[in-house]
Amino acid sequence: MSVAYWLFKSEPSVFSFADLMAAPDRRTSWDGVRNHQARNFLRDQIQVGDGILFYHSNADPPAIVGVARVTRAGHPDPTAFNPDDPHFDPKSDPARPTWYQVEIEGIVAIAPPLELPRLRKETRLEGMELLRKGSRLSVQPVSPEHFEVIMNLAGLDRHRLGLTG
DNA sequence: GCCAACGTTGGC
DNA sequence: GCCAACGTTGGC
Repeated sequence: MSVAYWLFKSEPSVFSFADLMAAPDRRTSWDGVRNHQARNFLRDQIQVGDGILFYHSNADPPAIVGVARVTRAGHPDPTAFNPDDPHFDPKSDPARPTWYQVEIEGIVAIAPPLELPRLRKETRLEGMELLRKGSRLSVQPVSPEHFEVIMNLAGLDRHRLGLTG
């Protein structure tokens, strides 16, 4: 089984990596994504066992703060059908769901966090989507090479984390 | 708080 | 289908 890698952005004031680690089974449904490109990854590509870099956006400083794994592949996001939910989408039809979510499980915090300015200095990360000017994609693929560089910077071993390709 | 970059909406 | 207006993201 081959493992792919992803980066998920979250604003820590909304849902932080600490929130994930404090959740039951350290798991959460990654719901509320309302961008079609990100949705396509959630629906079509992200598989159980894939590795995730957890990134804090709108933080000071922005940083990669933890590692997680995928525990359930893409399935319809129920918040899209709930009129009381802030992510409700009246145009989404339960018979043909527009929006999808995956379930993820926190593995380990990255301490100290890998701050954005540090990442920008790392020439081996050139071309990484996160570092592209104007990049706003909240669910984005990470190449195995870039994932490995980040694991090294974090002092982590992806094999020991069960993220074995 | 500012604003560049980007996505979405809606008139035409 | 074009594109101006508008809203959001997210670094700084």
